[in-house]
Amino acid sequence: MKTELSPDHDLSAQIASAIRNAIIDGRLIVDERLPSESEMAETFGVSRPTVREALKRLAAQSLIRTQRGATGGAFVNRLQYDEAYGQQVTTATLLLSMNAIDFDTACEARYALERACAALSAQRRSPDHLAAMRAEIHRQSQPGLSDERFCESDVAFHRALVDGAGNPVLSWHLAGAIEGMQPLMNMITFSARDRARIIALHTALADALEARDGAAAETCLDDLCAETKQLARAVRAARDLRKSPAQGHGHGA
Amino acid sequence: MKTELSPDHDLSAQIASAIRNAIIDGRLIVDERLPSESEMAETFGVSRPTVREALKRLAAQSLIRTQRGATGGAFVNRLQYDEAYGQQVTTATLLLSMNAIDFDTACEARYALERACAALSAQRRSPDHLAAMRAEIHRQSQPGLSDERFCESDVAFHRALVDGAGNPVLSWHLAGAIEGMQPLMNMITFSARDRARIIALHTALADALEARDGAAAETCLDDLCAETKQLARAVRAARDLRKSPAQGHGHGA
DNA sequence: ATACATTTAATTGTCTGACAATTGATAATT
DNA sequence: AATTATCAATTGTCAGACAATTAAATGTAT
Repeated sequence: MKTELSPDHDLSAQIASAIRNAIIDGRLIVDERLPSESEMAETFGVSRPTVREALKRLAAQSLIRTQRGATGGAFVNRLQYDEAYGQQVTTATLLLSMNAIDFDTACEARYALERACAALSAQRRSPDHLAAMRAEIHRQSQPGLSDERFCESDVAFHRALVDGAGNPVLSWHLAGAIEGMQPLMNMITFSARDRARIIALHTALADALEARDGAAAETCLDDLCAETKQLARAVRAARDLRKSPAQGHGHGA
Repeated sequence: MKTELSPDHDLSAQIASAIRNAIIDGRLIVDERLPSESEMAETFGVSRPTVREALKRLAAQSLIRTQRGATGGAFVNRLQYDEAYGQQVTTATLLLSMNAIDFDTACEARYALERACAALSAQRRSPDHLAAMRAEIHRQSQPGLSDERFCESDVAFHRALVDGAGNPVLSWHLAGAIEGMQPLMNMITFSARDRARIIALHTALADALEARDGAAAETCLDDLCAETKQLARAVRAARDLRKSPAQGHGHGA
C-alpha cells in the first residue's frame, strides 16, 4: 500500500510523511479508511505505539480523523475551511510573535493584502456584509469598551470587509493576515482620540463599499495602515523611553 | 505549570491543547525546555505513551522540537519561515484540491493577492530579483520542456516577483496562494502558442518591474489571470466533452 | 596541567502485551 | 417485527522494559 521510507527521522515521522504524501498526491482519497493500527504496524514493521504517534501527527494537521468502535478507524479527512482557518491563524500568530518581525512589516503585509480585497468587496458585498460592518462600528463607539474588545471588533469589521469579496479562498488567506496580528494589536493602547480617528476611517470605508467605490476604499485602507503604524510607533517610543529615560543628550558623536 | 484540561477529546489532544495554549499566550517561551515525558506523565496523571502522542501532535505543527540524550527533551520551537512555508503550502494545496473549489475562484484569489505585491516589488526589487525572473523566462522558452517543468518555472518566476517586495510576511502569505495552485495548474496542457503568450506577459512583467512601473505590472497580472482562466476553461470543456460526447441535441424538454 | 579516552546518567525512541471504552453488526428473545 | 443482549473489531490507555543517543563527569596518559 505505501512505499519506502526515507531515513534521518524518527520512524513515526517517516510513516506520517509516507501517508501524508499518499494523501497529497491522491493515492488516498477523501473519506477513505486507512488500515487498522495493527495492520499498519505489521505493514511498516513497527509497533502499534509508533504507528499511533504517526497518526497523531497527521491528526494534528487535520489530514485524518479517527473513530472508535467496530467500523471505526482512521479516515482521510476533507480539510474544511473552519479547520484550515484555525491552523492559518495559529501559524500566522506564532510566525509574527516569535520572529521579532517589526510591526511595520507585518502591518504593510496585512494592509497590502486587504487592499487586494477591497475592490472585489466593493463590487460584490451584500447588504449583510455592510450591516455587519456598521454593527461593529457601532460597537467600537461604545464608551467603556476595553482595548481588547475594541481590537476584537476591529478584526470582525475587517473580516466582514474581506468576506464581502465573496471568495472563500481569499477569506482564508486573509484570516491569517488579519487575526494573526491581533496579539500585536493588543499591545497598543487606544486613546479616545485614536478610536475616533479609526472609527471615522471605518465609517468612510463602509460608505465607500456601500457606494461600490473600490478606489475610495483602498484610500481608506492606506490611511488606516498609516494610522496603525503611527500608533505602534508611539507605543514603541514610550517603551524605549521607559527603558532608558535619559538618552536624549547624545552619546554617539 | 499547566492548567485544567477540557473534556470531549482524547487525553493526548487535551494535553497537546493545554501546552499549545501555553505557548501561544507566552507562558512558555521560545527555546524553553518542557519537563521530561515521565514528569509530564505524572503531572497530568497519564501514561508516557499518551504524553508522547500529545508531543507528536505539537511537533507536527512545528511548535516543539525534541532532542535525545542527557540534556535532551522537548523545546519550544521558534517557528521559522522555511517550516511555516511548508505548512502553508500543504494546507493551501489540500484546501484547493479537496473542496472542489472552482478554478476561477482560486485563480482570482491568487492574482488579487499577487497584484498587492506588484506595486511594492516595482519599488523595491533588487537586480537579483530581476535576474531570477529573467532566468525563469529563459527556462520557460526552452523547447521540449515538460508541462510540469513549465509550471515549476512559472512558480519560481512568481515567487521571485513576490520576494521582490522585500516583505517576508508577504512572501509567506503568497507561498500558499501561488504554490498551492500548482496541482491545479498541472492539470493544464500548455500548447506552444499558450506558452508564447505567457512568456510574453512574463517579459512584460519583468520589464515593468525593471522600469519600476507598478501600474503596468498590475495590468500584466490582470492579463495573466484572464489568460490562465481561459486555459483552464479550455481544459474543462475538453474534459466535459469527453465525458458526454453527444449532448448537443437536447435531452431535457 | 592539558588532552584524550571511558564511564555514567538522563532522556527520548521503540517494543511488547495487556485491558478499557466505544460502536456497529449480529443473534436471541419477546 | 421490534426490542434487547451479545459479540467482535477498533481505537484509547496503561505499565514496564530495553535500545539509542548525548552531554557531562570521571579517569588516564602525555
